[in-house]
Amino acid sequence: MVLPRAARTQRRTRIQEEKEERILEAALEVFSLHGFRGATVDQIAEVAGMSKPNLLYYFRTKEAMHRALITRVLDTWLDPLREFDAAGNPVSEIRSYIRRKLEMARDFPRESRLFANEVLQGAANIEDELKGPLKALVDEKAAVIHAWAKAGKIARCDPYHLIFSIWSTTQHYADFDVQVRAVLGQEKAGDGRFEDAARFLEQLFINGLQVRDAAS
Amino acid sequence: MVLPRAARTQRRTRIQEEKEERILEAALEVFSLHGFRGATVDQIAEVAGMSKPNLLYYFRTKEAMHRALITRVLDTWLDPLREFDAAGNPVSEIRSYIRRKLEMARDFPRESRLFANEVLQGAANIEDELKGPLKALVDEKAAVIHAWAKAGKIARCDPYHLIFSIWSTTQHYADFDVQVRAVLGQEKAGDGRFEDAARFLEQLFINGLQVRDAAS
DNA sequence: TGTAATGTTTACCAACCGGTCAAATTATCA
DNA sequence: TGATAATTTGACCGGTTGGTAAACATTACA
Repeated sequence: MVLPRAARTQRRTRIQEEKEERILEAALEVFSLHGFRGATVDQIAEVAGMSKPNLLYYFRTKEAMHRALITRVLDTWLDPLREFDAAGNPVSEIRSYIRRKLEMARDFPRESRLFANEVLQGAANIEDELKGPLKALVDEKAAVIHAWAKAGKIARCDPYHLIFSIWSTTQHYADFDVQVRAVLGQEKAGDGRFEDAARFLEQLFINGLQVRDAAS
Repeated sequence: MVLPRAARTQRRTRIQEEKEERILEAALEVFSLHGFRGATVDQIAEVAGMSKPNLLYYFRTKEAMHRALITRVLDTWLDPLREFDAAGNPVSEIRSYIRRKLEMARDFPRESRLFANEVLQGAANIEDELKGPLKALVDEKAAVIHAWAKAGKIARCDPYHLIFSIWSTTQHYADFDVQVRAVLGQEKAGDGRFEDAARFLEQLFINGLQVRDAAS
């Protein structure tokens, strides 16, 4: 009998795990490049190296596939922010947060583009995630930054916009990779731009957040 | 006789100008929200308030429409960078560049998203624009920044990554608007986030680019 | 006003879209 | 090994897609 995926309660087969893995990998490739509406199931099936009906045996709809992909990737994507440590040294915490985010942009650009596409196109499928878990996490870390500023360990600044600016500057190297390469003229080059970016961003943020003079 | 658009040599009719205007406006709305592949001609026609064949009378293909839109918008979009003045005061030039870019993110978010979508999805249609005019303009302004740094007017830094970071931080408020609002919890609010962002970014960049000590 | 060029609409098409179905194949395990 | 369940496939479906053909309406202008 053909059981609908949702109805399966037994533990997953080896084949199931392998195929679902291959499908999600292919889906990441295609969704991250074309967005949800622009991606086609045929295309994902081709990248995954299987027939469309076979793919739809594992994920019954395109949307189910997209949902599974988002949920799986979101956790990993937020890890760097979770590691942000209230007990640590402010400057080195911010520095290593920037470095981690930049490494993710370098090593997982498709994941970054997946979210970028999603948010850019209205984020209808992840709005709850944004307003729930994401907001909660940012609120928590913003409070930490605020406390640091109040204690005079870093310059007074809006912690939310600080986080936004770290997100945007680092993810820029994944999401706008084509533009960055075009401007730098490094089409065939390696990852030099990431090291340059790391140097620049650390300088900018560390320097920019240093306490200037004890005003008020 | 029905002349193909490309073959028309006479000056444009009043109707032509009006309709093409309406179409490009509608195309901006739809392309910026769904990307090229995700947008449909029917949708654009509906937003423009005309029938699909009527729309296709003015732009014979979806791609032609997209091209026309990109070319038209790109110029405006680069204006802030063009205004960047080598003769001016470095700090105030950078400050007002940030402000202008932020104003554009606030006032023309669709234009920003159009490019974001385009670049994100590989930029196949604007690769030449990026490697040509854009690169040339950035090279020029990077040289100016480099000269400022060499003269000790601002901190030594990689001018390309400085420009990237200004682009990314400011455009973030247009491209990732949904996320920004979700995190700030300002769904119904006005433009307060832009003023906060302006304050924060000016502080970050001005402070971050200030000459610290005369090393080397 | 007449008429030729321009503009608009209805009906339509082939290709592609997400998804289904039943038959065929393969894996599992008593 | 055999039977049962899991997997894979090719053929297919209704709806949507970008785009066309041709009849019809409107405008510009001599």
